[in-house]
Amino acid sequence: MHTRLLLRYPKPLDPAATEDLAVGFKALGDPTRLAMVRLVVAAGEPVCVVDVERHFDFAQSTISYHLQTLVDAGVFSRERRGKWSYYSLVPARLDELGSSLGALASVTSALA
Amino acid sequence: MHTRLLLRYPKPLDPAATEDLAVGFKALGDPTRLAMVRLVVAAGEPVCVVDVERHFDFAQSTISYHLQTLVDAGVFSRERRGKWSYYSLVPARLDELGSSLGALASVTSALA
DNA sequence: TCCTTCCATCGACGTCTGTCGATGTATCGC
DNA sequence: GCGATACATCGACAGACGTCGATGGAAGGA
Repeated sequence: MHTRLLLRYPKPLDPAATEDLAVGFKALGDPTRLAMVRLVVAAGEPVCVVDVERHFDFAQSTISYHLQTLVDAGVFSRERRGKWSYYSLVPARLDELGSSLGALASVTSALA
Repeated sequence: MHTRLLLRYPKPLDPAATEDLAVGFKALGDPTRLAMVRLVVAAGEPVCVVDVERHFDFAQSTISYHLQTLVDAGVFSRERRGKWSYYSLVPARLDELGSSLGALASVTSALA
């Protein structure tokens, strides 16, 4: 029969909160977008679409699509200045995602 | 004309390494799989498919599919014991993924 | 005013993903 | 050996995703 103590499974974590984290990870789950994040970090300042285009061999519409996806996921913010759209990292969002993983890892590590 | 100092974009991080991180994030980028990770963490011990099935309203084949995906991403490990397959978290993998985000966030935060 | 540049969005397309039921393969209990 | 249980895998299918070229709108320069 084999009953197990899975009753310890806690608050299944607010489905909305789970969904929010998943959206963030999904945005980072594409190599191109992950590289874009690294690009913006390395730039150390807001970056516009043309700058990004310079580093990737994709059509401009594809670049915009990925940037939009990152904004929707809360990883980037967009600020329009004149003709340009400047994209910046939202470090708090990366911290949130990263620390949520660290927390899960540490629980298991502590038990081992 | 507007030339920008994007030359500071470093080693574009080994495409293979980027791909590896992306695979990890993609695996976590699904609400169901993220909940499965939380389930295994909360269980505090290896968990078999039947246990997981108990918590999700999906066909057994779908459960297996998600677990397999997490194993492929290095987030879970599988150990066969008799009739059962036991899935465990690989905390080092979550640490790797989480700290890679923390590192990116801290770079930007330091600049701000 | 007109032309150019920057960018978002649209429509189309092939591919990947998540889901299912069905089937196959061990393993266990009897 | 036989039936039942635990699990992986297969085939199919709808929907989501990533990519493109084309279109459109807003801002700047001549």
